[in-house]
Amino acid sequence: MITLNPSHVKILTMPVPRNPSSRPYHHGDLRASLLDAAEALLNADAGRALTLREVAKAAGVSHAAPYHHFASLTGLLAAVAERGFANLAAAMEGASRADTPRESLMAICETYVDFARARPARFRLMFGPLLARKSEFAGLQRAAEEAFGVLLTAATAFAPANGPALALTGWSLAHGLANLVIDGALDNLPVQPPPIDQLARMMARQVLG
Amino acid sequence: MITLNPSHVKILTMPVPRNPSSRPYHHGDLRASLLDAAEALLNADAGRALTLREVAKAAGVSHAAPYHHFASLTGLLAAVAERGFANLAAAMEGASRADTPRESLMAICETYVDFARARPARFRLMFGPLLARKSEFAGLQRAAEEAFGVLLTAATAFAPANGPALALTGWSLAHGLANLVIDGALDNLPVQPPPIDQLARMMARQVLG
DNA sequence: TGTACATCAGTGAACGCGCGTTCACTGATGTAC
DNA sequence: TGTACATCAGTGAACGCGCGTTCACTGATGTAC
Repeated sequence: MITLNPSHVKILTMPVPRNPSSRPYHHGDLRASLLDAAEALLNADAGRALTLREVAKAAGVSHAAPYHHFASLTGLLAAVAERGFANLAAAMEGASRADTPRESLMAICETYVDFARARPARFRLMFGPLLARKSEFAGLQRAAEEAFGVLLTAATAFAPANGPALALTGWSLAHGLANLVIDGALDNLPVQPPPIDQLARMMARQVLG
Repeated sequence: MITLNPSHVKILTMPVPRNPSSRPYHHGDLRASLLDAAEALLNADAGRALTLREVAKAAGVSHAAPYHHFASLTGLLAAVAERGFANLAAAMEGASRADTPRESLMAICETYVDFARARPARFRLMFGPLLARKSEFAGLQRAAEEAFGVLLTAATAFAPANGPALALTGWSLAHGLANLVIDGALDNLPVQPPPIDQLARMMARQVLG
């Protein structure tokens, strides 16, 4: 037997939240929901530039609501980029746990390119105009450094005297390939390139000897 | 002694053109002027996205005028990108005339990165969303292929059995470094990188042995 | 050479649109007593 | 436990803005005769 007191009735007559997975009013964690929504939008349409209004709409709130959690659209985008770098660092960290330093470096390069290919729009955002302003966004700066740190550690393990130079070369190689692939630069080329998912390792091999 | 007939007077009393270097009415070569104006804008502010209206304004014409020369903003941007690839191909071609194939490849990489650093906004436009649609823009497609062709030729001269793979590696390397540099990814790094204008050669050396 | 006329390449007003941001507001939540 | 009240986190209307594109137009240019 269930008895209803007035507060229960009140709950039952509350307006249905727009997004069923979120609480109706004081949202709980709208900040995280907004970041999720932004990533989902990036994921759904690689060509689109994110707008505050569509992110809010996708999160099921009015377009003014985000301003309680982010100072501006730029702040929101910086938070998305920060999360992206944290994800990238984690993926690279996982790849770096290989048997040999050489294999670690190759796996990191492969992971980097896979990361970009899996979510091109997020990757572009991470390396977009915000990155040049990373000093304004401490978390973004920290996350980006952490990702580079994984590569630097692996490069130093392979070539103790030459870690930084090798890390920069590996980063350039992976970053260039990632961008060329997601931007379609390698499509319709006069030469037939090897399968894209083998390119990163092939190139890393060329550098590591 | 100069005599003025009525048509001279008419010329003299014409409204002053907004852009002194262009003819006042039937413009002569508004198409080229628009491309020049677009490049000047890209050059002046690397962060800005080009708009049809500001390009037209910079060229000294009304914002409807470009539609007599380009089907849309996209068409104009594609023409700018095409010119960019033509310039890049010419610069790489010049660099490739070195004494040895090895030196040619290193000079091409260096030139590529310098090209991006000199005009980052134009470089970003060239590899922006338009590139994935290059099949819609024959000129753009052709110019991009020509640039790659220069690199491919040099790579084949160095490694006859392995030209395409080496060209792709070199392209990735130069492209990645170029992007990292112009996007500010290498600023405030935990390691002190070598001077940027030496990086391209250093890295090419690492690949070529 | 002059004239009539079609075509070309501009103009400026107008269209509808979506944007980031601000604002006064309101209802839910948390806290002190 | 109940009550008063400050604070928090939403809402929806409104702001001004610049955008790409269209349109009817107009004056210059080029051509046929």
